[in-house]
Amino acid sequence: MTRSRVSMKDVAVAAGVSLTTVSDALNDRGRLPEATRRRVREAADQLGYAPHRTARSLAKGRSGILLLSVSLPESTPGSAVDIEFFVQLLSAASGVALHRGWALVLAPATEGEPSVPVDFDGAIVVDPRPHDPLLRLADAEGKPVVTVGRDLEQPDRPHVDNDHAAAVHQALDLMARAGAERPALLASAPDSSYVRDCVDGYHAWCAARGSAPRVVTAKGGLTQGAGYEAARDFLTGPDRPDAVFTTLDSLALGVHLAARSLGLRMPDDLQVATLSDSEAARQARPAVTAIDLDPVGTGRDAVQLLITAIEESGAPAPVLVPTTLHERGTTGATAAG
Amino acid sequence: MTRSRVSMKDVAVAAGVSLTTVSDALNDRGRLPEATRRRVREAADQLGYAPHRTARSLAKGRSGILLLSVSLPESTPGSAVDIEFFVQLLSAASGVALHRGWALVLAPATEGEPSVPVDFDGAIVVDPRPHDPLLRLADAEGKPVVTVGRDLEQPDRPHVDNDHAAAVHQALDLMARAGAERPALLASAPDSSYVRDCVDGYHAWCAARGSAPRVVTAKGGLTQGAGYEAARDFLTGPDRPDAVFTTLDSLALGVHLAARSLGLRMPDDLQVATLSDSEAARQARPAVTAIDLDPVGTGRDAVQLLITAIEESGAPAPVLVPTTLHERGTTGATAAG
DNA sequence: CTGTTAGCGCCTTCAC
DNA sequence: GTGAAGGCGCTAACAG
Repeated sequence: MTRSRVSMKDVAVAAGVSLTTVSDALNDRGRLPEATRRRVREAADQLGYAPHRTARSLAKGRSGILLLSVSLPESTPGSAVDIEFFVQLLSAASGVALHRGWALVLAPATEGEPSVPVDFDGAIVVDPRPHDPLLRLADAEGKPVVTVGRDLEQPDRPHVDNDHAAAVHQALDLMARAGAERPALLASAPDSSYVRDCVDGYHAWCAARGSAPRVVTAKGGLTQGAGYEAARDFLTGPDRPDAVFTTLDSLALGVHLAARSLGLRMPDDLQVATLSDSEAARQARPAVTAIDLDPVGTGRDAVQLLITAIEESGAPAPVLVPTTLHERGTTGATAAG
Repeated sequence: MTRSRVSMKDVAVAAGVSLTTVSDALNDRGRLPEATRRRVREAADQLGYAPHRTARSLAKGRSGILLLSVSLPESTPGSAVDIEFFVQLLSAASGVALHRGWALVLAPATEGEPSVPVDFDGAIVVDPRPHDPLLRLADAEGKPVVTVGRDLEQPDRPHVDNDHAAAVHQALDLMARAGAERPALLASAPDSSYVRDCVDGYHAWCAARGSAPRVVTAKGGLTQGAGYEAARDFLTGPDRPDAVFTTLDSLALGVHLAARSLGLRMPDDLQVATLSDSEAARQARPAVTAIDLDPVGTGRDAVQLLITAIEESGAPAPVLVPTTLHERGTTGATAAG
């Protein structure tokens, strides 16, 4: 059981060459004769040699580690609905990173100084919040960062984003075609770029149509409960909107619940559409019309961008990931199958 | 922008002491006079010194990295339902790890040799499958492993688990009290220890009660669709069961859907209970009775166990995480609130 | 083309 | 109590 690691030196001895030759042969460097290269490789294989990553990192000054900020609220059971976007992004990002030889380390968002116990070469921050600690840490260490959604304090930072304003337009157009005359917007606190984009897009759409905007900000977290409370409010007050666009699927599900509990029929009495598609949106009855933000593509692109930034040490151009609107029952589409 | 790292040497010079002294002072080693220690610390703080983790890793022979196997099926949209358990586990594990000074790296389950691009000190494998590649890799490198659920090929491996058999008993008892006379079991392929435990528990319960067991294995993945198909089958055939226990929430939701589409009322015509609680189970109408496996506690314990295994280099005793049965509409409970 | 020589930044015996 | 020296395993200049 006491199996000491096989080092390059062992391989060098076995192959009868020097350390440099082993290194060059194994890393396809230098212009070694094919015979030597093969001999070294065979020796390495036979001995079961595996490079010591940490030593390599130290020598190269690069850890091979990418940080991914996480803000999964493990303590907020109610908000489990909107984790789907993040999970898909996470899974995709991790896969691509590994495929390209990088490891993804999770850095849950904490208040105060984030003490990351590893050296990292760059970081991905999803929906950076104002004064994001991880962002500051990366900046302080001079490490490249890619954000998903724009950093409002530094909008020119490399990022991957959707064209949310256009997506909102598309959804509002759909609801208008289905008969909506005064669609409202239910948004969460505008501290993320995507929420601002939605609000801006909404206002632009209203202005272009000459309809009076009605923006409601949900209080109390991004939960279904928050959506429910807000919806009970504006669905029972004066000037009840005949359509609602929400910036998050959990909010839409809250509206959905409120509408049903109030006896409002969807889509006839109330249309609902939302940002960020999810299983829950698909499973609701009627199913909720939603905009797929392509979290998989987003995660993939974020990693690619970050690796580029690290390897070319420049600021790569932002990437815009296309969205897809899925028409469902809450805006009048009839279920297929 | 060209800010060179502050090294221990810089601190040593600034504090007017030697490297050893700096190292000892910063790591609370040796018996230095408090004054010296403070002086060194102040110098370090002032210079903004941060240890180079990679160098430390190389010197200590420990990377500070824990691997967590992921089998999130990013390409299987339908199975997004049962990710909730894993996400909670992941989030909790990552938090605890960081808190204790370890980093968690995601290792998505791949076919073939998993090439992990970093050195790691140990691994957590959730629901290991037969011949799990990551398990083999860790074994080959002599790295400690903790599994969530038992490794069927090596059941004495350190692990964190629930007492699934007991949980199944509890659920079956509940359904029997509510009038069920021939509860069936809908299970996925028995290649995980938890599925086997459920099947065994089910058979034991049936034997004790003298009722005929009826086990159905869902085909085609752990999706809602698979549950639906299986349910359509046994709900329309002869000897329709009056209750079903499923080993996964997505299967239960499939049964739920099938029951509704067949006009069966829950709980009167069919009771449903399942393993693994989820938001979807809570949101269904009627809500699905489910067993909460405490993924957060499980993730936390798995990390703790693994760290223990690494630091004490022994095999820690298995941990059993308590479960909680949540009675809901599908077994007759009336909604509260 | 190959081998020798310094580090990468830190930890850790060992003398002083 | 403190400082000097060697080493962790690999990479990258530089010679030869």
